[in-house]
Amino acid sequence: MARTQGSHSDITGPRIRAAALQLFAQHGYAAVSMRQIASAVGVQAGALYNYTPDKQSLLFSLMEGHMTELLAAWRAQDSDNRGDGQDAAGQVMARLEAFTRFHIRFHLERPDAVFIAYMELRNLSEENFVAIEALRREYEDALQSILRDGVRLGVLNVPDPKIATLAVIAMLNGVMTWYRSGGRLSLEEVESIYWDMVRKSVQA
Amino acid sequence: MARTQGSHSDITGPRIRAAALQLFAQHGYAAVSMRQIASAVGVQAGALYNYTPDKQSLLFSLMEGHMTELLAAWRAQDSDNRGDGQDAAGQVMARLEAFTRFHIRFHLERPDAVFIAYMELRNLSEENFVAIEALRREYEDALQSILRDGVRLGVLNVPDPKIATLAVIAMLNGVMTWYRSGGRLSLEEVESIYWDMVRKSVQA
DNA sequence: GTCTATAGATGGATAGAC
DNA sequence: GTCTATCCATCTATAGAC
Repeated sequence: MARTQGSHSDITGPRIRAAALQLFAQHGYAAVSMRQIASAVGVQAGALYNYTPDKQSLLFSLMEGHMTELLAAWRAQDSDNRGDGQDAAGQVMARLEAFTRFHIRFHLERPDAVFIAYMELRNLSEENFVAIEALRREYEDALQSILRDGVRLGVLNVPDPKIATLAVIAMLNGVMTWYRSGGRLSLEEVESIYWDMVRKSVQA
Repeated sequence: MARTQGSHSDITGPRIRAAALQLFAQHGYAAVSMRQIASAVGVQAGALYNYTPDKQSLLFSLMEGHMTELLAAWRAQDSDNRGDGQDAAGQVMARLEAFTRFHIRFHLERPDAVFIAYMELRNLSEENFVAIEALRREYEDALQSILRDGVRLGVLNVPDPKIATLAVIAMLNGVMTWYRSGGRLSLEEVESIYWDMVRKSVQA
């Protein structure tokens, strides 16, 4: 199906984003050329500039979109999980388990975006870096507030809530390095294994 | 001190490696040019090729050197820590604590090498990638064997030793993302905080 | 062992036709 | 909105003088 000159599509924009996401994740931002992205989409390099002012903006847009989506998804789920009749201590543990399972599931569903979001920070311009870091901080704060609540209620015991937050997220992120769907363990099993370790690592 | 033509130094090789290490860590392998490395050393780009056949070999050499050094350092320390008169269960916990503290200390002392060793895997040629992965596997096996011993002796309880190994290493690697010497916490305090979480996360 | 110079390829981004 | 064509910068790697 040869592509004729002047043909176009309303979804070229999303297709460019999808191709860039995959290529940046696989080879790294600096190693991917605009020509490669265009080739994956089936257009010429010049056409990309109808959708992004430059390569840097494309990277930033992908990372910002991912982080915004992550935050929105967690907030939607967390508000659903509140006020379900448990006592305060039970609710903290429920929220912590929900966070653990949410984080694993959300990240495993978007391996390319996750990979980029923490591998390509150094390729962001300074102002773009600041914006992404602020979003990341917001997400970390979500977990940190759960841990603080747990400590206050005496159901959790962590030496330092900030470090515990980063340690838990780092542990959960580790799942990205080895999990492949269709492997030995189901997603449910993986979630449970990590929840077991997270729970024990912060419990009183 | 202008550099005159024909001048040279026996330590140009190590200086090239040091400059490449720093630049690769800061900007990424693909984003760093041979000219940048040469400039940091104070030579012209052509001179680099007296020390490395090409850019790829330079990257591989840095990563291989780091992984080899890591393995050798752990093995030296682990053999020192054996047979010190404790019972088997106590010795497993001592080895696990030693691994935790060793990993944090070794990695925090070499942030650039660590960063490269797991960020630039995708920029290795296929055969170089296989070689580095084998070294990484060897290191993971060192921790995994400790966990297996602990499970066998009933002093540890992990749902899956392989996953627990990767989860613990991922958690410990997280320290790289935030620790800065001279900050709020001393290295000793950081080690203790992480050891507390590691111990609890795998204990029976 | 380092230099200068350059070959040869590839990069980001733009101009103008259709 | 996409194309072709191109500008100009930059890259890796090599050749040959000193």
